Amino acid sequence: MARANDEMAALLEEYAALFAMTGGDAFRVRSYQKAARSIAGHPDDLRETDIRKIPNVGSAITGKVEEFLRVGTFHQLERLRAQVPEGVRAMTRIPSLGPKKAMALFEDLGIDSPEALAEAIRAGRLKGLRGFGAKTEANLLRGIEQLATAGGRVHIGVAMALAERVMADLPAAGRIAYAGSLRRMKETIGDIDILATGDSATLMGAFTALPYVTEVIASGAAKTSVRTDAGLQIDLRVVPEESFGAAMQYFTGSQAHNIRLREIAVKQGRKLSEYGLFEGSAVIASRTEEDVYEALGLPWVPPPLREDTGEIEAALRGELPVLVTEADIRGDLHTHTDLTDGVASIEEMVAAAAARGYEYYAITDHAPDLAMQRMTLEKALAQRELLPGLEKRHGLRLLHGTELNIAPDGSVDWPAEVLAGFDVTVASVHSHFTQSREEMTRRFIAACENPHVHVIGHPTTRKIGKRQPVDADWDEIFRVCARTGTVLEIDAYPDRNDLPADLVRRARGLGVKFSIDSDSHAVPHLANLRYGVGTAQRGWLTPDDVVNTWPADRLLAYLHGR
DNA sequence: GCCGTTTTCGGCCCGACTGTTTTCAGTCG
Repeated sequence: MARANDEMAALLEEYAALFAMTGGDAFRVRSYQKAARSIAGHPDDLRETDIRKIPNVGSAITGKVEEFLRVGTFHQLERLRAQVPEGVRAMTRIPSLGPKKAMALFEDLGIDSPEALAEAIRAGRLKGLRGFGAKTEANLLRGIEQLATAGGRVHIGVAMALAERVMADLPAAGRIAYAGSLRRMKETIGDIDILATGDSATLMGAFTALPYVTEVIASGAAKTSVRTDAGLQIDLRVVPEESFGAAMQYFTGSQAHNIRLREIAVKQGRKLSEYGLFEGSAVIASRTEEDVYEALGLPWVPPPLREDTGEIEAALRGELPVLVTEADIRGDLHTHTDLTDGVASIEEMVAAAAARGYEYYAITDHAPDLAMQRMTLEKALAQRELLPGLEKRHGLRLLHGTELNIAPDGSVDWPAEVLAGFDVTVASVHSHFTQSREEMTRRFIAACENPHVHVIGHPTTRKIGKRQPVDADWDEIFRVCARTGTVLEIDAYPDRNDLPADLVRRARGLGVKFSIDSDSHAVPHLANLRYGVGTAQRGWLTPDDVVNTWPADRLLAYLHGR
């Protein structure tokens, strides 16, 4: 059965939004949001835990959870759902239109969807409505159009490339860095935050003049927001050199993490803002992030952990994990060549891997069951013959592997005696994505129990923005992985980022090991590994959790000793 | 609604920018 936590958290988030729209107390809104985060991040299923022990869940929300566990919803939510049409909530996704204005439009004019709002503006029906002038109307129309076309978030690969391009294109004066969800390595990014020091007029002028900037949304001396031709919003903030650390801390977020830090500051009789930690008007810390955290009594918290899902408590106890880094990775366990669907030769791929400093590198071309790849045992064995020569020329250890196809019944290509000849096998789902939850779960478990399957590749098979993850009982699969020693892959290709970070953290809690692989089909793809490392960090993984940080001998002994 | 080394009641993070405003509300992050 699916974990009840995520569904309950989503209902509480929805309730918080509806509660705010209907004029509910802002502090209670925050309580619902905090409880939603606590429940989503709680390791145990709601059905099997003492609900009252979950932080930020008191007696009232416990009642809502219990009702949800009985009937799948709670009556307070249903009452508000009946009061606020779905389309009115959708209106709050229009930039600059929040709960107050959306409800005013609904109550005064009966406008109940973004489309109805656009019609009303064009028909002049908003004239005279308090708070809606000509500029607001124009902004709303543009926002509605953009909502319909751009659709919001992009995967981290797109956002990182744009952020690095902007930073390179701005006049280099002082410091410049990206913050926000990009620095936290979230898998999708809604907008890009860039911080810089130096002359504001010069920086802002150059920023708004960038050739790919199509619209200036807001501009002041401290902050300028633009939209690019790709539809992505970028905020540039010019901050004083002496408060760069406090600004980085603040603009990296997450908002929930920052609120916790500010609460700690308030308890110390201080005030934390993007300009520093203050005691009265005296600055206690501001120059570096480390200074700010230290002054609050905390070790520096790595950005991927800053989600208020337990990192503050871990930091206070001195128990923050020592996260895996890209430098810890000794080799890549999932890569392709032009023998199947890659575009580079084995020689080019191995040379690039050696240039990255890898100690070992696995070539894992597709196996025969993906018929369009035209793979045969003869081709695979011929490829294996090339490895000793390549090892000598490039000075790294090569592992001969294959990416197997997990059939609907959980079986894979090739009989056991052939599979036994590979150093490493990655088994992945490539088709039949719509099997029932029970069938899909059985399919993965069968693959995990195959002693010749070492790694499960891109486990959920999702493609961000294109394909939903398959439906399976992941906790059950994770337990089987832990029991059989089957490794779960974090596929670093940025439109996959699969396993996702929340599942990584759950699997780690159940004792699973991981590999972080690029799934490269070309030389530049090898560099995507950093996105997989980011996802691993968001899942709280240490080097010991990640098998491809291990020396080759330990890795191979583990894979073949299962 | 939640929470507690000043509190079981009275607090609950902070600032920038916009637009419609003669001093501020709403939105955003």
